[in-house]
Amino acid sequence: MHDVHLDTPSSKCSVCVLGQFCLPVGITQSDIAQIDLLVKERVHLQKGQSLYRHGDPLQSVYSIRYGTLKTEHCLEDGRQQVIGFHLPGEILGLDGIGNGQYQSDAIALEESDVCIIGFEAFEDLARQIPVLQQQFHRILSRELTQDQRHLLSLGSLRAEERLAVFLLNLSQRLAARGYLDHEFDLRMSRVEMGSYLGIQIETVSRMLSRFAESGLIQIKQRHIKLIDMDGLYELAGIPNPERTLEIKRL
Amino acid sequence: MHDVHLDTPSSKCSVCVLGQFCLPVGITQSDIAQIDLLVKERVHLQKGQSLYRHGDPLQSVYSIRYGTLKTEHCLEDGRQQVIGFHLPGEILGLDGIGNGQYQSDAIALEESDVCIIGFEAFEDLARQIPVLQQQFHRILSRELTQDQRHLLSLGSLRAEERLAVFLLNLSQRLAARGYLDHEFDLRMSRVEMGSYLGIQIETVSRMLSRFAESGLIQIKQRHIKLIDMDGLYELAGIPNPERTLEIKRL
DNA sequence: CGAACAGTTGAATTCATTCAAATAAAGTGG
DNA sequence: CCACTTTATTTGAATGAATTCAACTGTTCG
Repeated sequence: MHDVHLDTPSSKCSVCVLGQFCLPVGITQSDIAQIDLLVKERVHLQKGQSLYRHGDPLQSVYSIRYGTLKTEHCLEDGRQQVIGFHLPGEILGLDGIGNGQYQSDAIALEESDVCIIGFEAFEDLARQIPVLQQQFHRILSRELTQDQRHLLSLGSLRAEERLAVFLLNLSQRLAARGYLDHEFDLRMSRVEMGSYLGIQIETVSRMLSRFAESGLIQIKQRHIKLIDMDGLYELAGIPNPERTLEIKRL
Repeated sequence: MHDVHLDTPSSKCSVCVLGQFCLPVGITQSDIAQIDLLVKERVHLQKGQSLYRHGDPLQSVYSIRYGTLKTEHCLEDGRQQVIGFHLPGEILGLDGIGNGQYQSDAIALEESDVCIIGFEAFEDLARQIPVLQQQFHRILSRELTQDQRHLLSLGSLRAEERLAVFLLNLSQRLAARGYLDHEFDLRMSRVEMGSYLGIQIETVSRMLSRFAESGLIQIKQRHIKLIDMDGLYELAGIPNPERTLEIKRL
């Protein structure tokens, strides 16, 4: 079913450097031991390999430990669209809970490590550890909010604005994980960016060139530097959160 | 906080005609009694009144008993977009779980009745009734899938296709609730439709006129008849599920 | 009845797409 | 390691779908 290679966990969730994403805070030692037991195995994915495909029966949800994945939905007529890009600490496979089958394909954009969380056992444990249940609900709900922001972008913004929003969102998420946030490698192709943003790759390319020309960014292949954050935030139509402190000081 | 009018429940969830949506199947009598206790009150909304606003602290989620509501998100710069239209049996307010504040506005499109479900008590009860917890997770997950389909529509379809998909989706949801599904009243304005579909109202109007001209629909104000279902499904790029049986027979 | 609002239709404009071609990078096999 | 194919990306020019601007019609409501 999966074109993947299974590992047994070499290190536990309780020592996972990404624990702040995977696990709720304020949980006891014995709780953690139980949660560790949930993650029976881990998968190592090569670039292009799929974690699951739409229609596969839901057995697990997944937590990204290292790497980047995309999820995409497809239409009956063969057209398909990238719905999300996923970074370490994010949970995948949640769209399979609704009717027991994943509704999307999840594909690695680079070599990645993913923890497998048996869903039935997880639901059982969540019942016993209230804070885990709450955290799970929060994760599902935030996922909703994410998608709704994406809807707003596709429905109301011009290509240029969508791209700016996308770059800034990516930057913020990298920052939250302790990665460099003003200079990084785009793990997705222009085709995948365009698909995610609802625009053609030629437009993606043109907009990136335009951003570079205006001094907002520097881009060389998939390596990007965000130069003028204020300019980007202005383009995206949102206030620059990095300046929150300064604003409050005024 | 809410510009609403509170009622005490005159009839219980256990006798709610919409129970198949509100409540999981396969639940015991005593479970039902407990669930009844969750719904402490009900709100009656006039057209245009809001059930909650973004930023309001989450205390409850809501189940629509009668009527239609829209949810919308807004951008910092004032632009806003309709994210969803909601029919009886659907749960609202789920986007507030993530960080304790609703992320959207929910506004009645017509006179509506909504059940208030205290969220904390609900989470507690869900822990005690596994099937209720499971049902809740399914609802959240389906919500995700819904939004992702919407994303696909905004990102990959032309205006005409989006409108066809929208009309068919509405029709299916009405059918699932036992309403007339080939002839009904649109509860939303052209502006709201356009906002939801990511197109201008002039385009909505033009496309509707075009559909009528081609004999796909009949429309007079907000009253619509779907005439040529096959044609609409073809436009939407999806197979007509009403013909599933016939296809299987071939 | 008249004002305000909602919806339709036409014409001009624009943003993004499509088509086409060039360039750059990555992979392949000798 | 190099020539060569394949894939990814960029850029230009022509086209097109949807928007914007504008005018008009139909509804609703005080």
